[in-house]
Amino acid sequence: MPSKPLNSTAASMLGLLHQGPMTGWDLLSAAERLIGNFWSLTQSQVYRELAAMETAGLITAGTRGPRDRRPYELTDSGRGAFAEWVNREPGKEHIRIPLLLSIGFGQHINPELLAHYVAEHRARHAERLANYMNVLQNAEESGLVPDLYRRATLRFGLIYEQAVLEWFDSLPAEIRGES
Amino acid sequence: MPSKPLNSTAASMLGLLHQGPMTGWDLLSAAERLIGNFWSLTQSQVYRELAAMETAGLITAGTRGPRDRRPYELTDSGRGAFAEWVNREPGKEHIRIPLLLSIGFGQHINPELLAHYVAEHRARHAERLANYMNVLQNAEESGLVPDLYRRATLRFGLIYEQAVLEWFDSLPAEIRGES
DNA sequence: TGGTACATGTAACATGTTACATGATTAG
DNA sequence: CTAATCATGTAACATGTTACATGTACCA
Repeated sequence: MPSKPLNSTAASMLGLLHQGPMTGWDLLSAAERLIGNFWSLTQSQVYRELAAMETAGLITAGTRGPRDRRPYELTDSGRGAFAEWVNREPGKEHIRIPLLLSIGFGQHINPELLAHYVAEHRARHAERLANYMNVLQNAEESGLVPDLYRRATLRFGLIYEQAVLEWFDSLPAEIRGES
Repeated sequence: MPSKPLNSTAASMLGLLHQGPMTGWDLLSAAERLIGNFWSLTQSQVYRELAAMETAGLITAGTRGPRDRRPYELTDSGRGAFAEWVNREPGKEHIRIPLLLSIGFGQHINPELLAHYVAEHRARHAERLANYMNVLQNAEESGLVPDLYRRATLRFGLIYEQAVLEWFDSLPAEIRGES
C-alpha cells in the first residue's frame, strides 16, 4: 500500500532526518541553513507534518528531553518513502518576486517610493551575497570542505545573487532614482 | 471601510485590468505573457478572484459575448484598491526550486537519473533564454520599444536565465554526468 | 532575576492545485 | 465533421500563513 505520495515539504524533512534524529525545532533551523535559499518551511508546517508523518509511520518520536524536546527519527518506511520521492522528476521551479510585480506595475507607483523599495531590496541581496561568500570562505579556512552537492547549491545562491545585483545596477535612473 | 486588504493575486489581476476590460481567459493569458516569469496564476484562482472581486465591488462584469465570454472592468473602487496595494512595500521574494532540493539530497539519488534531470532542466532554461532574446529582438525589429518597466522585468528574466545556465555549466561531472 | 532564545503545539484562515463538468467556435 | 482551442465554472483537497497559547532553560 503506497498510501498518499509524499509532499515535498514532508519529503525535505525526511531528507534532513537522514543526518540523525531531530526535533521540530532542529528541523526548522537545519532547513533554514541548508535549503532555505531555495526552499522554505514554516514552523507551523513542520509540526503539522511531523504529526502526520508519525501517524503514517514514516518517523517515530523518541522520549521527550529537556525543554520538552521531542526528537524524531526515520523508520525504514520513512527511508523508503524518501528514496522513492527523491528519485522522481523534480517539479517546475516556482518563483514569485513581488518587487518585479511592483516594477511591472511601476507606472502606478510613486517614483520616489519605488526607488526606495528598489534600494531596500538591493541592499538585502547584497547582504545575502556577502553571506554566501562568507560561508564559502569559512568553509575553506576551516578546511571543512562542503560536499559536492552542498557546493552546487551554494554556488547556485552565489551566482543567483550576483546576477540579481547586476540587474539592480542595470536599472535606469527612472526606476532606481538618481543618486 | 477599507475592508480586507487585497491579496497579491487579485491585485495583479486589477493591475492587468488597467489595460482595459478582460475576461478571465484574457487575464490568464495576459498574466502568463506579462508577469508569468516571476508571478503565477492558475485558471481556478482567476475565476475565484473574479467572483470575489465582483462581489466586493472592485470590478463589474459586462454582458456575455460569443463563447460566454464575460468581460470585466475596473470600478473606481477597484482602481483605488489597486493604487493602495501597489504602493505598499513589496514582500519578500519567494523561490522554490525542486531541482535544487534534488541536488541537495543528491547523495540519495541514482546518479544517472540525477544527470538526466539536470540535463532536462538545463534544456528548459536554455529555451527560456532563447525566448527572452526573441521577445527583445522582435520588439527591436518591430520598432515597438517596450516601456521602461517592461524592459526592466524582461531584463531580469534574461539575466536570471543567463546566470542559471552559467550555474548548470559549472556543475561537476559527478552531477551533470559525463558527456 | 529578568530577558532572550528555545521549544511545542493549535486554530483559523488564505492561497494554490488538481480534477472534473460543460459547452461553443474555428480551422482544416 | 471532427479535433483543437477557446471559455467558464465548481468541488475537493493540499499547502502555506498568521496569530495565539504556553511554557522552559540559559546567560548576563
